[in-house]
Amino acid sequence: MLQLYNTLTRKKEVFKPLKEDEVTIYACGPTVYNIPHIGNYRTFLMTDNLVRILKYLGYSVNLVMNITDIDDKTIRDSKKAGMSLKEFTEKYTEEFFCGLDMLNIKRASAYPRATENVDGMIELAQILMEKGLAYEKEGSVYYRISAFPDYGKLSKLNFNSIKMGASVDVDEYDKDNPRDFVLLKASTQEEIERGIYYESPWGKIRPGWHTECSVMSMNHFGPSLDIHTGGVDLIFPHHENEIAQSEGATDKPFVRYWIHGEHLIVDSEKMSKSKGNVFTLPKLVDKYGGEVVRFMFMSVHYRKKLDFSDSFARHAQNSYFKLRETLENLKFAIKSADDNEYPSDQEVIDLPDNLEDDFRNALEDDMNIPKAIAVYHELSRVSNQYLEAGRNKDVLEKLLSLYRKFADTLGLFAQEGEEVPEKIMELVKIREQARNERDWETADALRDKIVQAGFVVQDTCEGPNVKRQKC
RNA sequence: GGCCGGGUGGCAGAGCGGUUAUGCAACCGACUGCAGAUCGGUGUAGGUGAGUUCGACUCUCACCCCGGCCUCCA
Repeated sequence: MLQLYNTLTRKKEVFKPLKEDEVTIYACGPTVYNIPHIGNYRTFLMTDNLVRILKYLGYSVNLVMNITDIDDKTIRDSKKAGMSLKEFTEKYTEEFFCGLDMLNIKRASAYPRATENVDGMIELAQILMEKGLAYEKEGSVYYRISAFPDYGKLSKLNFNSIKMGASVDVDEYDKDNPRDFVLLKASTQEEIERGIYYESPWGKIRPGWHTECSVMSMNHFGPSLDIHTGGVDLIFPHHENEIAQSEGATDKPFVRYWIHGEHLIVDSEKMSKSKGNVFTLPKLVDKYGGEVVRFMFMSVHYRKKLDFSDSFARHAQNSYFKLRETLENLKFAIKSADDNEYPSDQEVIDLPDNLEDDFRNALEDDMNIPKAIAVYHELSRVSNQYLEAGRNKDVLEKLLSLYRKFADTLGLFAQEGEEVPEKIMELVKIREQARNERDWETADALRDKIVQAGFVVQDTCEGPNVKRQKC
């Protein structure tokens, strides 16, 4: 039974999808105005893990993630770059997808763009206007939060305590209430000159940020969906506003489970340009490898802050290598497996089932991946223990099959099965000969050569185990 | 001020009212031509003060400390 922590109730709840067998998820995606930093990717990875876990538990999943390709920053920075908005955002959309691949994140079923959904946003504004939940002022359309009694239910912020009239008047000429947010923003002269505008009943506009998510999720899933994900900083105001827009328009519950990922910080500090500690993914992936970064991110529960540092990364890397090494060892051993019986067969044969129970229980407990990884390490140890003495084919296959299942569920060890080149195998063969002749000098020289070619050779009683070098 | 988190061994990070988390690092041992991989073992914990209990890291209360959100932000 999967339990998820729902921000709406601030409790772990048993997860039950609307439709028996298909889970609908909407994930807040990137604003494509620069290369996403590693914190962004931590959140995207959280959603990927959620999808993988749901699939592991037997659900089919329909994930939609938006691409925000029009907002203040994209407009501002495209100009700075001397590019059209479209050119500019396409470039960074590509960057975004590259990053997903580096982390082995599965593609969503759709990535709707804000600019492709402006009609829907205008329609939504009209509906809200008709219902008295929105108003026009100076060519912009605003949401009237005072007309939506549930406003604040997600963020638990209390807006009644704001004294109307006292602290409110800063931009009164602009909005009725400073907390009111913009649905459609009147185009500026500059935007019009650059062709970045849309015609609406209220004149030339461009969409406000919050509006796109309501429209796109309802386009794909109708008024209600199962899960909506994003980073904690989106709880307010973004997701609060989505609720106001969607539920205000449809009078139906919008999202059933709100899942929010905690932030990644660096050396105990928030990432910020002024501190110069903003890391981008390609940089990290170069240094540690994509799967290591993925593994590192997964080694902290999604609702806890992840304090990134070099030593943290190195520890994660070692831990990752250990798991990968065991997989290699299993694969190697299975080549020489037999049908003989070994003393520990009976003892080992049932362990995988128990470990899988532990693994599933961990994941079902609000996606406790750190715990699941601990179970994975147990499987690793059990496997290695068996390899010390046993070679029974059935036992080894059972261990290996569970090992791969864990790997797939966690999105690890995806690029398996790289064949060792013929040339390297030649060297290994010659080295074996030298070793048989106890010619250690030649053997060691050959080993150095193999290492220089990027491979490692480990001598075992079943013969040499050749593998690609770590990282 | 309001709302929410959190404080576990050298580091990272889990579960649990009483029995080893797990990994990394360290140390010892085994295996090995050497190496690698691996196995076995060892040590180091639970912010502070009370309370509940036969027994609390785990429950209750108070306090201290740290962080986040309340403005754009994954």
